[in-house]
Amino acid sequence: MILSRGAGYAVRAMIDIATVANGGVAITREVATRQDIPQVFLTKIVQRLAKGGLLEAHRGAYGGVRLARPAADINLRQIVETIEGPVLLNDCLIQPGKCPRESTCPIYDVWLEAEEKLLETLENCSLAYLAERSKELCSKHSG
Amino acid sequence: MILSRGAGYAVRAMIDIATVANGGVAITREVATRQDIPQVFLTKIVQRLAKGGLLEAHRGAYGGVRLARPAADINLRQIVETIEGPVLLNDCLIQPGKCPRESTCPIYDVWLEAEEKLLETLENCSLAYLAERSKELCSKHSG
DNA sequence: ACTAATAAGACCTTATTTGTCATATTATTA
DNA sequence: TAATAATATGACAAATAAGGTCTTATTAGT
Ligand code: SF4
Ligand code: SF4
Repeated sequence: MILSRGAGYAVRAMIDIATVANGGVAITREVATRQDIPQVFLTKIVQRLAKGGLLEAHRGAYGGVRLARPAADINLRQIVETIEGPVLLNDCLIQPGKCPRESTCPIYDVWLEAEEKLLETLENCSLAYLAERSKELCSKHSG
Repeated sequence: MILSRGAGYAVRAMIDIATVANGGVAITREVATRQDIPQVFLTKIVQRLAKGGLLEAHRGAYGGVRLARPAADINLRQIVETIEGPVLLNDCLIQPGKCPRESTCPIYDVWLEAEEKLLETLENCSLAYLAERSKELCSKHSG
């Protein structure tokens, strides 16, 4: 499997925060309960998301986390890469010149293209869309 | 990184076999030397490729491995999946219904689309193309 | 029989992921 | 200032997977 569990948790948490506490503050522990994510693990993920500039965290009473920017300005690629680091199909895509075979390697370009297609799809998916769609699906499912 | 080293070795080995021993038989140990792949590890990879129906292996003196079908009928996705198993962006893509949240999950479709784009690119890349391109690049580089 | 090759599987080492625990820090409120 | 409610941080542990080695069996040609 390509994505780590942490990345999946991160996306679900971001959607939860965007959906439930629209513009407001969410409490990590409650997100964990709602989304059925191991609590302490989620705090780690939230920390990374905060460090990565996707969330703002405030400590102390009445603290919590909120989106650092509008949901429309956050996309799936950003969330995934904040948790996983750069998504690379193969080593050589980190930096040209790393692999000694590169100049005669017929695969390099194919990896590159495949990776670009993948990332493009994730990039075109905004958190705003996901949150909206989540609401739709939930109301359809319960109604 | 998404691809395991084994998958990269597998692709390079397949190109080597397709290029050097066109239609004929290649010896695993020599492939390993040429491609700078740990020998014993490559035998494992070759075994998996043979089990997966991409290579034919013949034991005994004057044995070796050869492509089980024409290089044009082998594509990059097949090679990668023979080594890695199915390439899945997320757990839930293995079998619909596995994740209890699926019916209200807004992400499922996005994972699916991203995965399809990735696999499509690999599918469109045949071993014949890779072998051809490899020859081109090598002669260009040495000439 | 001898030799050259793959097949198979046990095994080991290391790295990563997933997760827990304990403790520190910060901000609010009374 | 003390109590409380929240995140921050870092050490740690367990589970899993990746990368690689070693040994032995099997097969086929000479
Ligand atoms: S051999 Fe080609 S695909 Fe493999 S690491 Fe080097 S450049 Fe990349
Ligand atoms: S929550 Fe959605 S994306 Fe995550 S495993 Fe379930 S269906 Fe898949």
